[in-house]
Amino acid sequence: MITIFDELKQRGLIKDTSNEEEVRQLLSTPTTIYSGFDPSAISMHLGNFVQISILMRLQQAGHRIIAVVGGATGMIGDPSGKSKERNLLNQASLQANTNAIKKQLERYLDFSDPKKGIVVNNVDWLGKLSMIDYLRDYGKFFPINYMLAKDVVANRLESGLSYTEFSYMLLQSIDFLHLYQREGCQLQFGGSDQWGNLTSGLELIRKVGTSDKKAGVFSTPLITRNDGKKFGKTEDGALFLDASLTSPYAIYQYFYNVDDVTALNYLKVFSFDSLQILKDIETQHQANLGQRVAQKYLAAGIVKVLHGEAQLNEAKMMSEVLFTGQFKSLNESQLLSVLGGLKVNLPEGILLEDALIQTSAASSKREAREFIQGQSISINGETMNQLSYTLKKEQALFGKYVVLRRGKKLYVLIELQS
RNA sequence: GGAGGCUUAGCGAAGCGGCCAAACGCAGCUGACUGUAAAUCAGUUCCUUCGGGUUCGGUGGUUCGAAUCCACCAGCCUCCA
Repeated sequence: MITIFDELKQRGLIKDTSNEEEVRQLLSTPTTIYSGFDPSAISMHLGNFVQISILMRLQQAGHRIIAVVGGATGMIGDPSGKSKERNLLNQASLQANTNAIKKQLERYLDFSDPKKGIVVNNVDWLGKLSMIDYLRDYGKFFPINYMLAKDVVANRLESGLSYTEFSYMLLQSIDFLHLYQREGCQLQFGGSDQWGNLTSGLELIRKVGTSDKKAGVFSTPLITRNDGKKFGKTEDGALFLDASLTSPYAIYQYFYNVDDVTALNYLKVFSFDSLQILKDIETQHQANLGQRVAQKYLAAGIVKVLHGEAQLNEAKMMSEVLFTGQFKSLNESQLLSVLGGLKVNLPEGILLEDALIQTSAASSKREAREFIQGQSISINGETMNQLSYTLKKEQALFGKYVVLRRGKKLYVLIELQS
């Protein structure tokens, strides 16, 4: 039986460690470990999910986990990984984001028993801190030259960095110290862009030195794609965990489309199956090149964890139907369940050109015409290259639906309104 | 405080009075091939009522005509103090 630390390492989930032996030691018996999540958007995306999944693994391995939602730090803005000063979020959207993110964390992590794990909001302690206390109790431990030497700060000296963002590091450090003292939390981890913040927290704990209990941190590598594309990005932006922002089908397709090398790496990162099972998958994949064994397994695994079995089956069915072009054989409710998530209402008699723009399948008329003339558009499975074509109920499925396809992978279901 | 240079489409980078809606590379999109992959090949990438309209850091000017010349402003870079 390998330890959770080594398992994470073998899965390629650990980049840097404050002191590898020490962290391995700490994780060899049940302990408390935390990671933070910024409420900078209404939903977390697949990049955040890597962190969440590590918490899930740690929790399954018997550790107590703490998920910190950055209600306070979110008000400041983390300069890490950013080339420009961020705009501050207003209170209302910050509050909405914080709540939404808490909900999402609760979906994947077990907070039923505080012994297993808790979610906390750092505004609970940072919010109460007075300016003077902040400067006396914490600021004193941060030499300016130490802070300036951090990559995060150094990289921004040219382009500019406000005092506000400069202070971010201290706030995250205070978080760690707080959890260390109150919750006996000795470990923190975060993305590799967080390295500066992670180590400064460690530094603070060391200096304040209220107990001799060890503390450690580790960072996770940036997950990338083998073909150089950014992880978790589609043309429309990030892949979100919220099903209403990114459909389970879109997630399924995203992973299904990944190249071979990436798929095998991602399996280690995202799958909760043992490394032994993954090894078998790899063997099967290599033996049946072209079957996309790894991609299928990967996509199914992720959608199942993210959205559950029912959503997975639907995503699979949609993929099956869409890529064999059999949607004409579906009945109305099946059609809706397959494409309902992509439905748009348009008036009957609309010009195909305009329909493409209305559905965002094309960004301008010029482009719409280019697609039509380039045989890229199909209506209910038939290629349509007439510019003058209008969408009518007579040709629609069940008297009102038109399945519009652009290229190979972009589908829209249009419901005609008279 | 002084001297010089730079700023072109998503990015990189040509163009230096008309032939410029602007070469080329990357990236994106579409088609062919394929494994819903990669590689490769082809097309395409400001908007349009297809007449034209709006672009080359910003604002004014010179000119029949400006991305190209001039003035001012802003940002970035190098050197001197």
